Amino acid sequence: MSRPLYQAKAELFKTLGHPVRIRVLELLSVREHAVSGLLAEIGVEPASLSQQLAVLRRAGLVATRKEGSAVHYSLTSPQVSELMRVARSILTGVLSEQIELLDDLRAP
Amino acid sequence: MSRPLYQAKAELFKTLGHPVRIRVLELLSVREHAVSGLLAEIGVEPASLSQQLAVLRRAGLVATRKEGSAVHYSLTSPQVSELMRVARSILTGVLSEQIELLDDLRAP
DNA sequence: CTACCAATTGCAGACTTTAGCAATCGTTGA
DNA sequence: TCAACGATTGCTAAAGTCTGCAATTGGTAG
Repeated sequence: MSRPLYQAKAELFKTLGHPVRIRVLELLSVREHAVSGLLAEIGVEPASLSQQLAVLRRAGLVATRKEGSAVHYSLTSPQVSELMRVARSILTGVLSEQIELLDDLRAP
Repeated sequence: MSRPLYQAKAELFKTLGHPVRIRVLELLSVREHAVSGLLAEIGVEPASLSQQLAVLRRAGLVATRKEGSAVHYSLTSPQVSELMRVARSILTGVLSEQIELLDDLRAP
């Protein structure tokens, strides 16, 4: 292995650390989507979306399929959905703890 | 909820997107560690480690326990280990696909 | 061929993150 | 009280990331 695993992991997570990229991956978790579809759901500039899709492509997380002038994106690994699921469950835990803390401060 | 979930997720992943923070979380996945112990394992400047620990604290992923002049860190959620596990498994998938691609290029 | 649409690329400026150094805080032991 | 140690914070220069705009590619239709 050329690079230590923890560095590859950090890069993987860095790839996931952007709201548009998260939304894309969540949409692709459901099913394949064309760029035009992603664009309609997410509502950012086409150029911005392309940039973020390029990041996901470089990381090897998504694959493309051309159909006429449309490009369809899909996940390369179903485990990405699993990652999203675990992340959500961590968040609900962490956020509820933070809410408890706030409540404790509020209640004398 | 004040902020959409996908943004909170992106921030969670951003928090994980740093090699030192990954190493810390992997060490804490095994058991609680004192800062001095983390320092010995990871081998960065104390100030740098403190910075990264502060990031993890702010994100609510780790908790501290003081014992004399030493500070012990632990995970707030065991699911973080799960996240690391899934990430590793995605990486082995993605990396092996990239290696196959290289092989295909090499083989005529 | 020409015009058009979908998608991508290149680039400049604003913004964010990081590393390293010096300074600080809190605890322990002389 | 003072020095020493573990841990943290503040600060700044350097590196990296993001946004929006303009330009470009490739495919489709008139």
